Amino acid sequence: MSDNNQLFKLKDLRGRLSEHNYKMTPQRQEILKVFIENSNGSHLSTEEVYELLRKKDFDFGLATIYRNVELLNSLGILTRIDFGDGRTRYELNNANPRIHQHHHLICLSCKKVIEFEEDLLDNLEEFIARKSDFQIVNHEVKFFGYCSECRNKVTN
Amino acid sequence: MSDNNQLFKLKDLRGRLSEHNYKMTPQRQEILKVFIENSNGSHLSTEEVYELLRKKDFDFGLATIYRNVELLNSLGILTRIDFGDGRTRYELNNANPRIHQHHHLICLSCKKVIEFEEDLLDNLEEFIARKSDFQIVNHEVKFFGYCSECRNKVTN
DNA sequence: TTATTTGCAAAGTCTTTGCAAGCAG
DNA sequence: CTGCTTGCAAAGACTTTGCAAATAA
Repeated sequence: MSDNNQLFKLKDLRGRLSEHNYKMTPQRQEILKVFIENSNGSHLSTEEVYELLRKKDFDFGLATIYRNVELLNSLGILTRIDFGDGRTRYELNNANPRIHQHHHLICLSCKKVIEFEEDLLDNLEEFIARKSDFQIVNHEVKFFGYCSECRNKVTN
Repeated sequence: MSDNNQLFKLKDLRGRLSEHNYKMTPQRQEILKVFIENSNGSHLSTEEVYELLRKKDFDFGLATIYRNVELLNSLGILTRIDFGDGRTRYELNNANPRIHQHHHLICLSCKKVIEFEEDLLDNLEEFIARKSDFQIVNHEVKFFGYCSECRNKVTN
């Protein structure tokens, strides 16, 4: 019932950065803050992060955003996702591996992305790992179809 | 044990095109041919299709390839896939829905893409459909990890 | 014949990069 | 201080589009 399930915390940023010899900067702090403030199932593109920051009067260069979301992704703080709409998106990583995974339902009609908050893929992962001799560390699952709203709209 | 499982056939192309008031052209025929000839688990980008055609002395414009793979995708003959490497890829669709689905295992070390030829997601799909009131028509599943070769190479 | 399709080049979108100036540690 | 980081503008990679010429039906 908590607002979020152990998301990466702002106060841990400096530490995580210095572990890898990166420096703490206002840019990095504010970028992460945007993801924390929007951690309710949003998938932000670089441009969107840029705009959200501008609304808060932080006028960082776009290139800085590009560099830093990729950095945060490489540190495991954010996760890259791609919905095939031509831009890379990121979401705040859930720090707890037990509840880490969720799936995305993408409506082919209205393009809405719905989160499905359970994983249920452990068995399949295990099966694949065994059968293909492949060590799985992560997965990305998208379901395409039609949301209830769109199904009720048209009798197509 | 057959070479491929009911892939879309070249001879059906003209019919499928005319159903939607598209015309049969040598370009469309040869593009589909490339996918049929490479239907053993390859995921061709537009550029790769272009190059494969050039090797066969078909010098079509790149824009024509772009337009037609997207057309074949819209007709359900090809399927778009995105491995996050910055280019859109396509694979020949399996015409038999029973054996339609497979998954992709992507090695984070050597970037190799391995096909996993079983689906096993019916139960999960059904569960999601019921729980989220979402009508699923397709899915795309990627597993990220390390292939056996790469695991044996480095003790990282 | 006539609407589609092609090929080319130009334009578009998203992303990366080089480099001087700025800043964190 | 010193090396990492930023911001800008330029360059890059992939994809789309406008338009005249070619072509399938």
